[in-house]
Amino acid sequence: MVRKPTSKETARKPNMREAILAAAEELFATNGFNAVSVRDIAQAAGANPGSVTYHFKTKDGLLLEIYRRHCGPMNLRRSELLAAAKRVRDLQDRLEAVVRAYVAPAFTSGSDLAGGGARFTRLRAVMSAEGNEVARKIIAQTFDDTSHAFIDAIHDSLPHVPRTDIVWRSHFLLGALYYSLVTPDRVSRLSRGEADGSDAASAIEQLVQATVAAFQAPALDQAAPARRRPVVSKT
Amino acid sequence: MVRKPTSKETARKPNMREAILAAAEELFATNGFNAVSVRDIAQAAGANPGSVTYHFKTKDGLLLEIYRRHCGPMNLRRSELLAAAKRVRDLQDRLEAVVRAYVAPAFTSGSDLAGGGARFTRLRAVMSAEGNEVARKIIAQTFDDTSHAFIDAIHDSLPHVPRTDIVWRSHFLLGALYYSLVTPDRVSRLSRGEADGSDAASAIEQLVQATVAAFQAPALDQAAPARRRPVVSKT
DNA sequence: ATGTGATTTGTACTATCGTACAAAAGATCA
DNA sequence: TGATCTTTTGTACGATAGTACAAATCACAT
Repeated sequence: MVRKPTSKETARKPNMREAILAAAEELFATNGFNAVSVRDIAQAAGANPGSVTYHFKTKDGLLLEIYRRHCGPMNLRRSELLAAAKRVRDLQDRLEAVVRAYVAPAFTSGSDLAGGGARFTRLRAVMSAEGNEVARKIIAQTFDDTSHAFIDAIHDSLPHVPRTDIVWRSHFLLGALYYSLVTPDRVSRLSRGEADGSDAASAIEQLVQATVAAFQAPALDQAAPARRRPVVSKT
Repeated sequence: MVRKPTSKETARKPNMREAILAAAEELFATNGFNAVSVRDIAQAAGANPGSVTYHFKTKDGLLLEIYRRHCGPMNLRRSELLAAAKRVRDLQDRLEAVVRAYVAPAFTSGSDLAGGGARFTRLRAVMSAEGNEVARKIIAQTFDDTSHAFIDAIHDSLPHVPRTDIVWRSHFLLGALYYSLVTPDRVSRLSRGEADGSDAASAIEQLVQATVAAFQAPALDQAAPARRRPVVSKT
């Protein structure tokens, strides 16, 4: 009800609304929610502070709209990739495909915006760390279904690992994923320039490889009392 | 130069300063830096807002003092545990010991305060997510040495894995560690109550187990072109 | 051209922020 | 006890926060 594209062209506006959303997304993802003022956002978007109020009513409303904009497409993309991954026959390959289906959309585009996936994922990481109420509500009711679907798919590939362990390890995966987007420069620094933490392709491959191995680790119950067998040959 | 314990007893004050530090630590770690006001901290500590200014001059100064309080002891503890871990002969066991030496102090006490390790680690996670300037400076110059020491130790146990991969995987470890402390309830929720995300012992064991396996994953270079061998038996 | 609804601007209000500072209270020792 | 130093309190100030709202401007169908 906001736009009436009844003109000859359907979309050709400067679209201040979109500019504000993009600016807010970037600023929130970089500095956190409370560190960014509405005036900061307006200035970055080349808009007037009052314009933010007009389009989104409140600052929380702006954050809410950012989530609404991304959650659908990203979950859809993940579902598609997950469905494809589940059709892989080989168990080992299927596990990797499932993990990749979870990881890839978080780094690459998750919506119509170019490269918005990484930015939005970083935003989620920051909001999660800040304990933001608005974000927590949406996350729980939007991503838990997807998370369960992935956990089930992984469990199918690893029937001998208890579901509890799968949950822990998928939690670690998300944490690693978040952190890779939050402080990619740390990877560059610690590797003394040999690795580029900002390179999405590297991050995805490294994360998939490491996580698949983590999921394949022996179950915790049998590992503690019994002596676990070596998982990698020594040469 | 602040205290003069020349009395008969050396320490028996209500010590408002400590109360402020503890309250600030808790509030910052839960809500982020900018979401917490000096007045919030003072109220939680049962102190007067002016008292915070007196002891720490500025809000940044308060954060700085929290870091100063914890960094030393936690790094010391890690160094001790790392030194002990390096003496383990068996390569597999040594790797696990090294990882445990890195993980354990982050969850348990890292200083004189009871359970302060987890709280401080969570604080670091949140500050990292918010891109806090004060925190970033201290972190880089305080923890990078320790991180390098652990990376080297892990590399010694896994000579066939390139150092770059070790860096990535240790980065994932830290991310998983942070996230486990930031949103432990997510583990409880996704496991439908079967696991307790707040249980430090479980978190440590799960994290060590998963991370050791991740470190032991084949190197990325040789994994992509060549067909990797199965790491886990199918039954 | 003109009227109408959507959008943008400018400004103002109230609340709260970090911080400063003087006065009060408490502790310590000759 | 009285002098001196440390700590706590109370209050105030300027800056900035989120938001509201009327006026100005724009887009466009008639």
